[in-house]
Amino acid sequence: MKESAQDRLRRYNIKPSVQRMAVLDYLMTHYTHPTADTIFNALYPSIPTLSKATVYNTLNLLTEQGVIQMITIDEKNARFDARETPHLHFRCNSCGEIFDFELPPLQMEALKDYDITDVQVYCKGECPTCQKNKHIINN
Amino acid sequence: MKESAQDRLRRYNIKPSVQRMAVLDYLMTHYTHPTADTIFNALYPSIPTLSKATVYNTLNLLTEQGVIQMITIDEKNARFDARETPHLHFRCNSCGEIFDFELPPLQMEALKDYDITDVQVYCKGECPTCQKNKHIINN
DNA sequence: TACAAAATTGTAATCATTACAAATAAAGAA
DNA sequence: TTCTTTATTTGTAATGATTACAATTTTGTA
Repeated sequence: MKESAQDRLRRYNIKPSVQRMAVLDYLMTHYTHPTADTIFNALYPSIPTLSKATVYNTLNLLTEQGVIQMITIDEKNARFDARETPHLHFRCNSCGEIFDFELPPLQMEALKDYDITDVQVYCKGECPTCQKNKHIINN
Repeated sequence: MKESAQDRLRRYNIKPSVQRMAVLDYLMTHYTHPTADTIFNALYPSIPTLSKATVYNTLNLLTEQGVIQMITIDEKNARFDARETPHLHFRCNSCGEIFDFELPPLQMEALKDYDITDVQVYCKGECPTCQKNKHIINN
């Protein structure tokens, strides 16, 4: 049985308001690394009073508390990820899609005196599909 | 004998204009992960006709051509790094400083079909100095 | 010297994100 | 319940890094 957004918020001692549950639930059911704007547009129809400021507030709160991750692999805007298992991100420079991969264990003795709360691994390049389609003229 | 900014530009087949040499030279003599703004302010006194647009143009060109790396560990603004050896970045959430560390080799068989042109590893947390200073009241 | 291409410049525009004050909702006490 | 306090949400204006773009300058070459 999968944990609900509400339970996850409770686990982090965050009051589960309607808005917070909606944002987190969206991330827990869409592992597509959405932007704040994408989340807002997805939730707006069902919560017509929702404000974009609330989406930003919530995403920042969840990121600060470690409930979700903010991903800065895209220079244009932040993306968000509710996955709890360590993983790395690959972004295709052609199609822009972001792929998840298992994260190989990192040995970092050099950082033993550093209190590490977050590790992000970003790979960039071209995905197999775009490599194959290279000969096709893209507009 | 260390390679000059001019030679490095030539190595990448980029025309070594005064502005480009100045930007790259700054990065090759200041491994401090500066922002575009920091670079502009540092160069402006000696090149009074320099435009901030040129700094951005140059940084984008150098990043696209793989001469330097753009680092997005700081959510606010991009930082730039001319180091050529693989390394990881640690950002202290208290003092904001960015530290370089040797990058342990990453085994990524899962990505063998992906054409990887860039790998970035970002660690965030608290540096030893800030850990020690925790008891001091910060304003 | 003259022409074409490339690079630089200044400034306006963009646009994601934040600031902030007002409005609303929730929680607690009496 | 009703009053009071606190937390959350909302709408909108402001911020600020980055980009767009047209004009200007520089460079390369004939």
